[in-house]
Amino acid sequence: MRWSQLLIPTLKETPAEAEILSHKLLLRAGLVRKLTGGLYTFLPLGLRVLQKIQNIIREEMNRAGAQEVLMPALQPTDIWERSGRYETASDVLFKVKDRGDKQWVLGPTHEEVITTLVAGEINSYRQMPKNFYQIQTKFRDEIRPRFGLMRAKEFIMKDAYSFDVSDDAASESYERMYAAYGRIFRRCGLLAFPVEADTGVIGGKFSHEFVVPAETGEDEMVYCETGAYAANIEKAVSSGPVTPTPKESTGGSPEKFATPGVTTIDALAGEPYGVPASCQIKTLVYSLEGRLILVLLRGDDQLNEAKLAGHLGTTLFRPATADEIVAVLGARPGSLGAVVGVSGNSGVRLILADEVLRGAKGMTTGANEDGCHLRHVEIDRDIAGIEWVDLRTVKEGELCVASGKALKIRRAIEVGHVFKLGTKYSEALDAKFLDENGKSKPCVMGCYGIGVTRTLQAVIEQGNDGFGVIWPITVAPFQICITALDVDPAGEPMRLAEACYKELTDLGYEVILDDRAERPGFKFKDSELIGIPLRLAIGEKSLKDGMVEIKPRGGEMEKISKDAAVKRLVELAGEMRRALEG
RNA sequence: CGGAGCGUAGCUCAGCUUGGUAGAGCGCCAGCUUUGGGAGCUGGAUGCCGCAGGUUCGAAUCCUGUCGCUCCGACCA
Repeated sequence: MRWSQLLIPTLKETPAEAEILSHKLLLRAGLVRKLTGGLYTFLPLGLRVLQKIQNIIREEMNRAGAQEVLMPALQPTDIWERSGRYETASDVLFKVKDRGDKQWVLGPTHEEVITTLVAGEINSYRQMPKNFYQIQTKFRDEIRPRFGLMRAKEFIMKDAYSFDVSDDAASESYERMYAAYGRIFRRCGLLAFPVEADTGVIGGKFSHEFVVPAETGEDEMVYCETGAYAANIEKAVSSGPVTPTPKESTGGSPEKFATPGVTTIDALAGEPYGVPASCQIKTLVYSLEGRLILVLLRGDDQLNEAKLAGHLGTTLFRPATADEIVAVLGARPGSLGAVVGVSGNSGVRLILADEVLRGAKGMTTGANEDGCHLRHVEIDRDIAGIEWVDLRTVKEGELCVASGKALKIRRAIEVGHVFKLGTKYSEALDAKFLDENGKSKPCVMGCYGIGVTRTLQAVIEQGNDGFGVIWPITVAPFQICITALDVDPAGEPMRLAEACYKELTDLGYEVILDDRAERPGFKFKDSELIGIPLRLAIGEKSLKDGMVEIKPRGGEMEKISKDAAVKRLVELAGEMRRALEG
C-alpha cells in the first residue's frame, strides 16, 4: 500500500492523555484514536496488527482442536440470573433496556451463552470433547478505564469454552489450551509466562494466567528465579514470614493496658509501646449476609482478599462499617480483638485466623474497648472457635515452597487466562449429557481467555525504543517499508521502488511504499515510529553506485546492490519469522 | 464512589494570581529555497477559551453549577 493514501496520523509530540509508554506509542504511531474514556477506534495500522494477532490465535486454536463460533454480545438477563452472576458480577455488567423496558446485558464474557447452546445441542458423551471459541467485543463497566487498551470499557477478547465428559478429560482439554497459549504468545513475539492463578470461588488447582512482566502491569506475580514456582500474588504461597511468630509465653493471662489514641499497628509498634508488628494480632472485620466475620492476621501481614473469597466460597462480603463493628464488638476499629466478647457473640459468624498465627504466644491485640489493648495473649488459650486458613499476602524475600530460595515479586500484564471451571455453569444451565451407561451428567467445562487488544498493547510495551515501536514481524502491520527518497515517478529511485514493491508484494509480503513528498529524515523517523521490521531505502546517492540500503528496525543498516535487495529482504524476513515461529 | 489535577487553534502548551480586542511552537494552506535523519524564509487560514448560569460597563480570567479527561485511592482499622 501507498503511505500517502493511508490514514497514519503519527504524532511528533506526546498526547497529554497518555501516561504509560505503550499508550503513548499507540497514539503516536497512529494505531488508535480515543473516542472517549475506555473506547478506542482502531485506525488502519492498528487494525492490521489486531488482525495479525487474531489470525495467530485462530490458527493455534484450530490446531488445538477448537472450533470458532460467534455469539451475541447482547444477552438476556435470565441466563445470568440462572448462573447467579447477575448478582455476583453485577458491578461489571453493562445493563441496557429496550423500548419495552426489558432489561438486557452486554456480555462481559460468554459462559452463560455457550452453556445454553450446549445444553440444547449436546446430549451424548459421543459428542464430546468439544471446544468452542470466538473472538469478540466484550463489555465491562470498569470502575476506571485506564492505560489505553489495557483496561477499557469495551475490548476484544478471544474466549474458548471446553466441554468434556469427565474431570480427567477436562484436564486434558485444559492442558491442550495451556500449550496453545504458549505458542500463541511466542508467535506474537511476547515473553509471556504462565503463573498459577487464583481460582476464585470455584476452587481447584487448574488455573493459570499468562502474564507479560512490565512495570506498568496491574497484576503482581510472585516467582522463584529457579523457575520452580510462579503465581499471581492473589494465589501465591510461601514458607512463611521471614521473622518468626513468637511462640514463648510472656504471662499467665491476657493483661489489659491503656493505649489512648492508638489505632494502628504502626502506632503500637512505636514508642512508648514498642510492640513489634510481628507480635501483634491484627483484627479485620468483614460483613457477610448481615453478620460479621473476624479475620485475624499477624500485625505485619496483609489480608489476601482473594484467598478469603476462596475460603468463604463467595465474593459477597465487604469490609464492615465502623457502625456495624461498634454495634457488635463494642469498640471502634483500631482497638479490636478476638479475645474479649467475641466467643458466643451472635453477631459474629466466624473467626478466621491466618496459619502464621498458629501457636502464637505473647501477642498483643485490641481489647474491644476503645483506647485499650491486651498483651500476653496466647492464641490457642485465649481465642476460641478459630478456623485456620491461609489468608496472608506473600511478601518478597520469603522462601519458595518448591526451591527454598527467596521469592521475587514483579508487576505484570495479564494477557491470557486458562481455567478449569468444573460443572458450575453446566449444572446451573442444564448442560447435561447421557454417559455410556445412560446416566445423566453435567458437562465438565473449562474456559480460556485472551485479551486481544491488551495483547496488542503488551507487544508495544515490550517492543519499543526511543524512536518508537518495534513490531515482531509476525504481527507488524507491514513487514517491509520501502522508503523512496525521491518520489518523482519518472526518476530512477521511484521506478526501482515500484519494481521492488511489486516483486515483494507478488511474493506475498505486505509492503508499505512511502511515496510521500517529504524529506528523507522525516520519512525515516516515521517508519521507525510505526515500527516496520524491515526498511528498504532507495535514494539517488547510493543508487549512483548501484546500491540501496536495508535496515532492520533496531538493527544495523547494510548497503547492498540494488539487484540483490529483494532477495536479501526475503532472507531477513524469513530469519525474523523463524526466530519467532520456529 | 472518595480525593487531586486539567479542559484555550488539529497537537503540545502559555495567558488566569491583579477582569479591558485571543497567544507561542509544531502541524495545516500558498510561494520560494532546500533535498540522506522530524529543514529555512515569506505570507496565510484556524478558536462558542468544555457547557450553562451568575457577578461586572466589560469575563478565558472571579463565583456557582454541570459535563468531559487524567492521575491516586476505594480491605489492611
